[in-house]
Order: sequence, then structure tokens, then C-alpha cells
Amino acid sequence: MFSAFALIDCNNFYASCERVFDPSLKGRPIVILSNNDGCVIARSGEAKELNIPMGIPEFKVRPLIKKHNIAVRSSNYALYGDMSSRVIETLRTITSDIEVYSIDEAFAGIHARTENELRQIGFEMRMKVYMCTGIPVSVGIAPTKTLAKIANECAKSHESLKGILHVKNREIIKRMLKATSVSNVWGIGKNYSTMLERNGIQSALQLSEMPDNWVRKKMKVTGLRTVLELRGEPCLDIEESMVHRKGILSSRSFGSPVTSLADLKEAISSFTERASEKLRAQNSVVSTLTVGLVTNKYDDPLMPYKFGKTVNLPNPTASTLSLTKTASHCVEELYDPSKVYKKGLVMLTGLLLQSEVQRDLFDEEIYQNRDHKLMECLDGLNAKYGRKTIHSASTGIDQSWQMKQQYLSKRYTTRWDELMVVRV
DNA sequence: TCTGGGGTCCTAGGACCC
DNA sequence: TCTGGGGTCCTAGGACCC
Repeated sequence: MFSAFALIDCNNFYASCERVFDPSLKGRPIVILSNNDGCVIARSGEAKELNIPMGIPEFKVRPLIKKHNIAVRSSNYALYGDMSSRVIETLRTITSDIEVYSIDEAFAGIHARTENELRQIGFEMRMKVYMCTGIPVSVGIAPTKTLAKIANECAKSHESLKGILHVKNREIIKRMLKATSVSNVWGIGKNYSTMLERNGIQSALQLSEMPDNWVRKKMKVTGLRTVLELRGEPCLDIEESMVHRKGILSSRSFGSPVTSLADLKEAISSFTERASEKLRAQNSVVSTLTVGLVTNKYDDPLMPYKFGKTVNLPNPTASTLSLTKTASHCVEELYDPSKVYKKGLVMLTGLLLQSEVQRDLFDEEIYQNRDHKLMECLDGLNAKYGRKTIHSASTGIDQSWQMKQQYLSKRYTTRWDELMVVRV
């Protein structure tokens, strides 16, 4: 029996999603902007070729966009999220051993009787996902996750490989690592690659040949794991369920600068509502809430621009009502009328499973008793009739702080009223 | 004019305990 | 001059990912 790790990665995922529903975009360069239409966060192959950098503010490439008639879209997470689940569902028909790693990537454990069959499985994944969803994917297959990541990169960048690379023996692995720069290794970020290059280490192969204790000292245990994986020794396994997150963050830049306390409270209420929905979705309660307000960090780089307040909750809860109240108090304490706010955030940490919570001896109106049923009812209605059917009045009506989404495409797969129209 | 939004893991150091 | 020794828990911050 032969086993290996496969990494399945959607090619230019956001751009590909837009293309599935708008064929006029085929062959045309596309960029997708971050929330609030701030930065470029995804590009089609054509846009990459035009040297539009990842993460660049949109206004800096506006001339280029005009010049090359580049299509621009706001992030449409309703669409991308749904397409992502369809890709995963398709993969699950091939193997159940799947770890959803991000919105556009999944690891799979694959097993076969021959080496050749492993590669066949990769082909099947690629074909089937494209047929069922219209999304092109690349597949890298290798003895460890870290090597599968690199194999995937190669599969994507070398046309002759037709979107799939299976590295099975030492020779091929060595060749691949020699051609991979250390900064492109999964787990090696900007800081480590600068440090490594200072020490004369440029390729992934060189890194894999460094002594264990040196790596351990310079890059901690996580770095050592990466190196072992490069040598073909698996340290990371497929993690099938990541159901319970350890922290929940809900934050947004405002569509336009906010100065009034009332607007801030609305915005923070709205973020709190969203965060507590996520909290209840994983059957947890929270014991620590942090509210943050952010001003423009580019105004004066020497001045503080982040202001936060953290509250430990005596009774862990998942009630939107009680969390919103606490968050509002935090805003009142943080608020400075002389400041112009750009962004707000709500962070929930110290999450506990609801079933594990210790009840407070003296508090009779704890979450389990009172708000729990109300929240259940509210979540039920929103699940049935769509998000925000019922929501807290404290989140405001006109929501002038809402983010900009000037170039949003339709939610083709999740809204009846936004279905694609086909002419006959 | 204009600069994203989520997450994870690990470690060092302080607080506190006996 | 000199100030125990061994733990645990928590938090902040740094590193990374997409």
C-alpha cells in the first residue's frame, strides 16, 4: 500500500469564481479588492502577468487598471464561500480523508496500491472538480504536507506538468528543493527568510541540510518540524475537523471615517452580533471580550493608533444582548471625540464549550436559563429566512459606517433573487 | 481622497503558589 | 557580600498562514 499527502489548491480562486458566472471575463485580467475596496487581494493569471502586486492599495494601480482594461471586483465572500464548499464536497466523493486548510486549499490523505495510482487519484480530483464546479485546481502529491505544498507550486508554474506533480523518490525531491527558494517554503515567512539568507541559506535544499540543533535554536520547534518535513519525515497529519476555534475576531474598516460615539457604538454592536453568531454556531461561550478602535496609522507613524479595552466576563455567555451591552460600555470608555476612527474590532477569547461551563452559584439569570432560548429562536429564524432577518436594534438602521463594495458581483449560488439569468 | 480580515502556534516573562 | 527552589498559569508579543 502506498500513501501520500495531496494538496489541492484552486487556481486564482476568487478570479475563477467570478469567471464561472461571467464568461465575458475569460482571458481578461481581473483583480479582486479587499473588504472596503482597499487593496488588491487576488488576481487572475493575466493580471499577475501585468505585474499588479498582491496587497497593493487600489489607488496606486488605478492607472494600470485603466490602461489594460482590467476588470475589478469587490470581494464576494458569499459566492466564494459557497463555491469553496462545492469544491470540497466534490473532493469528498474521492476521499473522505480531507482537511480544509483555507477557502481555496485542502489537504487530502490518499492511499493506493501502486505509485502510479496515487497520481491517478490526483488526475481524478482535478478533472472532477473542474467538471462539477468550473474551478481549475492544481494538485501536489508528496510524502509530507510541506513537500506537497511545494509540489503544488511547481505543478502550477510549469505548464508541461498539466496541473499535477507527484514527487515520489529522493532524486525528484532533491531537484525540486534545489529549485525552490527558501522564502517559498510553507512556514518560512519574511523574518526567517531574511535570517536564513544572512546565513547563506538560499534554497529549500540547503535548509533541509542544516543540523537539527541549529534549526531548533534559530527557528524553534515549528521551524524544526518544517525542516524534518522537507527531508520527507512527516510531522504534520491531516486534521479533519477544526470545529472549535480558539478565538473569534470580527473587524471591519469603516466605509468612511467615523467620529461620533453613536456611530461607533452601532458599528461595534454589529461586529459583536456577528462574533456571537459565530460563537453560538460552535456551541461555545466566551469569557473575555476585547473591543478595539483604530485610527489612521498612516497619519503620523509615531503616534499610537490602536486603542483597546479588554473585559473578563464573570459569567461566560454567548448572548448577543449581554455581549453587546458590555461592548458598548467599552466603546464609551475608549471614545475620544478628538479622534477620527477608521476601523473597529471585537475579539472573543477564552472560549469554552457551553457544556463545560461552571455555573455561578449566586447568579440566577445566567445565560443557560434566560437568553439561551431567545438566542436559539433568533438563530433559527435567521437560518431559515436569511442572515439579519432579525437583529439587534443597537446595530443601527442606516449604518453609514458600512464598508464600501462598489464592484460587487451577485450572490449567484445562495440567493434566489440573484440567480443567473440565461437568455434563450 | 484611497492602505483587508481572518486565524494558528510558540515562547518569554511575570504573577502567584507552596 | 548575602535574599530557596520548583512549580503552574496567564498574557503579550512574535512568528507564521491564506
